[in-house]
Amino acid sequence: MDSELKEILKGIKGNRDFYPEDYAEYKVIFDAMHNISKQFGYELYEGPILEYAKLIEYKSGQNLATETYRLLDREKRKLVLRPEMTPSLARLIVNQHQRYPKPIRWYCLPRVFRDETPQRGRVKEHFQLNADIIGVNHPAADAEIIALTTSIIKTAGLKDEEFVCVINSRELLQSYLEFLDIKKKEEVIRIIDAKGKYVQNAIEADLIKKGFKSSESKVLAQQFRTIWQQDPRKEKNYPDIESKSDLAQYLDKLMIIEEKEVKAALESIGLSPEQTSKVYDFTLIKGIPQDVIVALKSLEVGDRVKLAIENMEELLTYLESFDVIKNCEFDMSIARGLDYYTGVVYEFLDRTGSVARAIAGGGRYDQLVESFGGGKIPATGIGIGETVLHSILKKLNRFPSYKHPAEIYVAAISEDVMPAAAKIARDLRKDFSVVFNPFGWKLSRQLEDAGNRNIPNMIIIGKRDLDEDKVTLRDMKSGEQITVLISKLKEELDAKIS
RNA sequence: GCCCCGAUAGUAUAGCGGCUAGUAUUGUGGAUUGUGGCUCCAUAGAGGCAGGUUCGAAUCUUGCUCGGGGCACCA
Repeated sequence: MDSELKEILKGIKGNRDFYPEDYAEYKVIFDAMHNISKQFGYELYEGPILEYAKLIEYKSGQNLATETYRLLDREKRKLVLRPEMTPSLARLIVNQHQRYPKPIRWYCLPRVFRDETPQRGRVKEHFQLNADIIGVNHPAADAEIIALTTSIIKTAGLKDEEFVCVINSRELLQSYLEFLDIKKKEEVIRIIDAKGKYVQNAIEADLIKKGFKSSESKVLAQQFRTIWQQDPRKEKNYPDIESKSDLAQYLDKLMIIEEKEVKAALESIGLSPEQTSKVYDFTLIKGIPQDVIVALKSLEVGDRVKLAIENMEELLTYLESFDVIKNCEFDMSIARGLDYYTGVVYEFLDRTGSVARAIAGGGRYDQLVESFGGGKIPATGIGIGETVLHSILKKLNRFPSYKHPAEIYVAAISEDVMPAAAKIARDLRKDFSVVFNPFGWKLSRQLEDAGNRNIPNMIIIGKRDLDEDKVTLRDMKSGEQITVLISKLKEELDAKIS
């Protein structure tokens, strides 16, 4: 084979092929997304895969811009393959929102592209459900998006205890930092966001000191951090580290290590010891929403912070009404999207230990539309990628085994009954999924064919039966056969296929 | 962008310096003209790409490509 062609046939890195068996798995997720969005009364829209590069550059950060697929059209205009849907949605809204009564509830299942290195739960091209409520800044809108997402994740196959929605408020975080008179808010948020990493780095450094190889230390420290974060303070299944060294000691010390490292980082950017300690204590507040609200209320804070706390409390009441409170936690250390979001932010995390990445993430972005010149239009929304969810469900073995779509295989025994067989197939297709074999194959071969494809029922059409206006209906699994009048065929099949 | 592991027919694999590349399964055609999934026969199909070492490379080596995992980054 031509060598160049051979390379080409491998396909483009990080871009996927979906063979029917593969697609069937993704379809479970897609169906959940479409069905639940519809259940919630969201309207389907779509946009172009190509956008002007400037549309993305306007709002998304530099990093996103560099990892976007870029191309030029004939006029040498800079275009991109859309890396996310929100800019396109904002464009649609800016252009024509006056046509639509508010709030707008729209959803979309676009294929989006990012030219970045693939790893678990991340490829260069994926489907990402976007659901947004535009035109109200009511906390119930955020709660509804969370309820919608919860429902999609559960319908796709995860159980309540296998995922969690962690919620924070950028408003609250920022106003608290302001209350503490901290200027470098962005840097503080960045440090808080990377808390786990400080622990990991400390463990890694210590392992190297104890004589572990650098690459080994990295892996062990990573495992340790992951388990610890998913299951803090509980003693379970820590990796082999214990047998390899006296690392079991870390179990008790992780909280202390984290505190020490994070505080050092905070002080290194100029916070006073008092500020540092208040910020750190604040980030420790997390858990079930009711408890967090109580903890927040006991803090000594200013009016703006109080207002933000009240907003969180209001959100809580809607989460209760929508019956998703059991799936939610408040966590003051979640930062997300440094400059994009304006209010509540949330992300859905895996609790089964399968994938460290977020299943979905979203938040309130009240200024995005305005920044495109569209007037003050508040909005909140979520993006749910299909890859992380698929990867978790796959690991948990939740996908049903592949089934051929056809329920019925219509076999003609000889060429002379072909027209009659074709008519029967045509009629049956009004109610069923039907494979018709018009190729003049011998019956034995058609039986084998239907068997190979696991099609459960076969209708055998031959001259003998046909002379009496009958056909043979065979159950492929049991091998049982009956002859039925053509006029009774649908009735008979309805009973078998429910 | 960086680091680790990997790559042999569609799939799963064997060989690890002597290849005419083996096996299983799948595909195609047939044995079997109204009853399959068994069996038998025939047939098709492979060392990711490019270079180096060597008398000789699937095997050793370098770069690239693709796949898996991680870092950084990010939704």
